[in-house]
Amino acid sequence: MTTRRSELTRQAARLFAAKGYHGTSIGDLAEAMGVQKGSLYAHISSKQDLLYETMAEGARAFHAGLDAIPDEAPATEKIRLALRSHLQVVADQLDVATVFVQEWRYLEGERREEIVGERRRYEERIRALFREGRDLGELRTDLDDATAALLVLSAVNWAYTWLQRGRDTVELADRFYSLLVDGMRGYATPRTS
Amino acid sequence: MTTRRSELTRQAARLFAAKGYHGTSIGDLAEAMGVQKGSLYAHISSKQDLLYETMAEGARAFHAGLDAIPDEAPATEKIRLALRSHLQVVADQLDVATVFVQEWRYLEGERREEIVGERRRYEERIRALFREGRDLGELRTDLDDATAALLVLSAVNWAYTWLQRGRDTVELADRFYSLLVDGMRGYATPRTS
DNA sequence: ACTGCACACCCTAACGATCGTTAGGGTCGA
DNA sequence: TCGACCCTAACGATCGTTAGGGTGTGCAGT
Repeated sequence: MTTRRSELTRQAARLFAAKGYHGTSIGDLAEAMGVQKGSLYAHISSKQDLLYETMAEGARAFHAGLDAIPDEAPATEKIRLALRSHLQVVADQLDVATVFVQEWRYLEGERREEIVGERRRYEERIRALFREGRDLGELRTDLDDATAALLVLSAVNWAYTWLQRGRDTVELADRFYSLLVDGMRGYATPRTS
Repeated sequence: MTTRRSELTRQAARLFAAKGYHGTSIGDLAEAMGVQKGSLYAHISSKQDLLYETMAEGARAFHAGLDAIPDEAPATEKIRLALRSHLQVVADQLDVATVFVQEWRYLEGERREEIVGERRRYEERIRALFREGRDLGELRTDLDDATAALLVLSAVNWAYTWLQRGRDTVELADRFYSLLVDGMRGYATPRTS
């Protein structure tokens, strides 16, 4: 059942992504719902609610992607899957991902701290993959895991600006993986599919 | 001579970076200038002016960085210098770079098209470096220059979120370069300083 | 040296519009 | 009869912008 409430959060994500949190008025949201603006307050208690829920959904989706990566896989394989997962989340929920990445600073109060914490936790999980890859000898021993994670996270955090639904996201993720792990100079080790 | 006008654009960049364009009011700007809000209109004719000027300054700075790269250098060296240059601009003009990267969509009218065009031109210049590197045999022959440029531009476009003045930006740029060109798996070819 | 005047700069006060939010009441199906 | 849903009407606040008037400083002409 698609409730009216969830439809509202969907529209909120869409408009916040397109015009920004401060650039989207309650009136805009009401118009998108085909309703008078006062009527929205039967569903929410403030505009901030909608921002928070979009952010929380983003955090959930990104973490869930990492959760699906098998523990026993080699670190480099985990990194490849993490890249796929992240880009897939962005492609599948472009609005949510866009808001998650660039509107978090408009969250207020402790909800903001909560989301910032989720972000940091996610980054730490990525960084751990590189640490693991280096310590297990899959990646070069002089690898700085902080710099490596920074590079990868930067790359994918920007993805919302150019990713489009329908493109082959998985293949793009693997291309990124190949460039990052094997480099642009040397030849890639051939991979299966 | 530091005019009152240029002080205003500086403050605008600072506030737009910190709170966003729509999150910054004319009143905020006036307060930062120690002045009544109506007084600002002796210097500008609209709030959009300030946004546009910040964006134009950003475009100018990024392009100027690339202009300083010698034509006769090897393509890989140009890429390294481009990375340095970009991160240096971000570090030196953090506010301007931040606004340039994330507030451009609030520009209206043809000024928006102008800035978007400058952005695209910049991206094309980066992409040309990878094309050159591949065609001249410095980079792997199967390199997709579009993907490579996307990866690098994504990485540096995110830089404003974590770069801090005072950090050794040049060294960080070179580390990124090493990871990207030599990869995370293989060993880097030793380089001079 | 004195005057006059342009100019940069700032003020107060208000404008119409729009903002997020609230109050109170109405309609409909389960 | 309850709950989900929507309405109209208004609230106080804040928004970007304008109008009109007031300083002071420095430079021109005499």
